[in-house]
Amino acid sequence: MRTTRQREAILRVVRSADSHPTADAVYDAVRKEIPGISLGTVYRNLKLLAEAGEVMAMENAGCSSRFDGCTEVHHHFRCEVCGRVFDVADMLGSDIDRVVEAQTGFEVRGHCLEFRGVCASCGEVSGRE
Amino acid sequence: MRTTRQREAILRVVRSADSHPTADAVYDAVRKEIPGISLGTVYRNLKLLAEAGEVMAMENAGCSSRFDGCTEVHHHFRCEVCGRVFDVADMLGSDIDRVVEAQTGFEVRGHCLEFRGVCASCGEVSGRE
DNA sequence: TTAGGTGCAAAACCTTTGCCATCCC
DNA sequence: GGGATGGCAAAGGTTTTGCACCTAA
Repeated sequence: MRTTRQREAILRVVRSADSHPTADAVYDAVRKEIPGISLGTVYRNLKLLAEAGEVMAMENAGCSSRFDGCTEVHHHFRCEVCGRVFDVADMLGSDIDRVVEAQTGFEVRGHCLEFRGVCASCGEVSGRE
Repeated sequence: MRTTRQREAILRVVRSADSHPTADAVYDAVRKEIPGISLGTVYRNLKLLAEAGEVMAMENAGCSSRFDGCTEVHHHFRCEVCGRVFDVADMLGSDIDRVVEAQTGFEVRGHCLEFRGVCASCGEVSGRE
């Protein structure tokens, strides 16, 4: 991966941001330094940097919202191969929310936990991934 | 909330789905029963049903992807009021992945955990929410 | 009767992509 | 020099919205 002025600036912005900026926020910040940069470049580089492990993409898991008929507390497992989502029984309870409240001082109302990996049928097919 | 043919069908589809359908998948399924239903109606109803607690929306947290300069394992806290995202130190380790592997038989590669609630500054302001 | 819901289509977003010029190595 | 990268603008996909008509209560 080549080093360009744009890429360096984008990386610097994301690294130094106290918040967790959206692509658009990164764009705004970088434009202060490189007014002519384009939004497309920001997207391209964020993607590349995330793939290279230089920054982390907070996953919206790459796809559109999904809905779940089960309103009980439970978690999800998303297959990275086929994209399907499976339910996983809760095993944390709300104790963990209290832990985070103590740690942050914020009012914690809940959490969601998503596992990712390869589901049984995709594991069989590829076998060696 | 009024009971309409469309709304009933949408609820039934989401409730009985084994998967976690996207809005579009719900649209497809409902159209088998009500060919004339519109995608807009599906979106509207999914949103209403989620607000009413009848179904669950798997959160993409209602906004665009965010990026994080910290590549260490950690979790997030999202303030439901201001939308800001804060880091939370990891307290689970990867043991939990092993638990889910045993439970599901799937290959678990990782997880992400997001807490939601009200952050300190928003809590101060409203005080009584 | 009438407030709320529907269908339709356009608009609003967010993100990706194609193309050509430009720049790093 | 040559391939990777950037700028620009158009396209793509998802979700929302305005409006006129319809329907459950």
